[in-house]
Amino acid sequence: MKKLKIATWNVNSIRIRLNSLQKLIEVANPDIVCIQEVKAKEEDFPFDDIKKMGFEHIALYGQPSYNGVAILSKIPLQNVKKVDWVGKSDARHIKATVLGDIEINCMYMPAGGDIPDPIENLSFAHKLAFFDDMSEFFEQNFERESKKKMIMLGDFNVAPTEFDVWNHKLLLKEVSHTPIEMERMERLLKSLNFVNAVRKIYPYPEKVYSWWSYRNPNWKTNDKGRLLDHIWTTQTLLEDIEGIDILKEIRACERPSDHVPVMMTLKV
DNA sequence: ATGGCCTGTTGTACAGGA
Repeated sequence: MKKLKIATWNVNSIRIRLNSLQKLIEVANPDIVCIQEVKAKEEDFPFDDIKKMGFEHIALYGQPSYNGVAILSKIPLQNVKKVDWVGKSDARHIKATVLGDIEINCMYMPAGGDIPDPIENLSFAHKLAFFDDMSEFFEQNFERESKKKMIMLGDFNVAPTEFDVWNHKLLLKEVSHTPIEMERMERLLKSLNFVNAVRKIYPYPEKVYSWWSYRNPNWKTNDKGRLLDHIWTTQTLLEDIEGIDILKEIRACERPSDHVPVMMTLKV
């Protein structure tokens, strides 16, 4: 029995997070790291540095300044595909297959701006449309995909339950925790009957977070966090989910990302 | 309580993050 350790991490710029990536390798030694908010175009991506860290196989959907996703892997990646939703080519989804039949989908969902109103705020409308577009796709392909080994992970930019935020009542009107976003998230989860792997290991009502704002220097003691980064699998993989690690120590690195890596150990 | 910070940009203020 072998084990595959696969992490998701919003790095908020890969070029200034190489020391944090090295730290992640030291403390958790993942086989695959799916990163979001790469914030670099292909020619600026630090391929050499990352390959030297042991990730010889890299799938990148990059663009300047914003967004950008990549899969960093110690094992070969097959069928690499950049995927677009709602007609935008904005570097939010890349997928690849590992070990012959496990499809990994690295996602960076739209953040949605400040105002939780799709009429007043086009970014929020885009966020809702993005979730709907994905849900419709999976709903239409459910029969075909149901036996597929699929991992869907990334920065979903939604904290979907009261146990995924430090203060449910206060945040109900804040983008990432509004009821309309929770509904969209639930529809996507149901679209392929995904397993919430993090919550398999840390069941409700335990509070679990993966993001702490830069604006609170006392993030550790105040612990005003949100769980925005998620790992889902199809039901076929349910019994193979062995563990989840929330690598909170990475938030204490020098020049940290505001998100920490979330890692799943999978029996393969 | 509506501030507080971080990153990239043919930059030096602004957009976007959440």
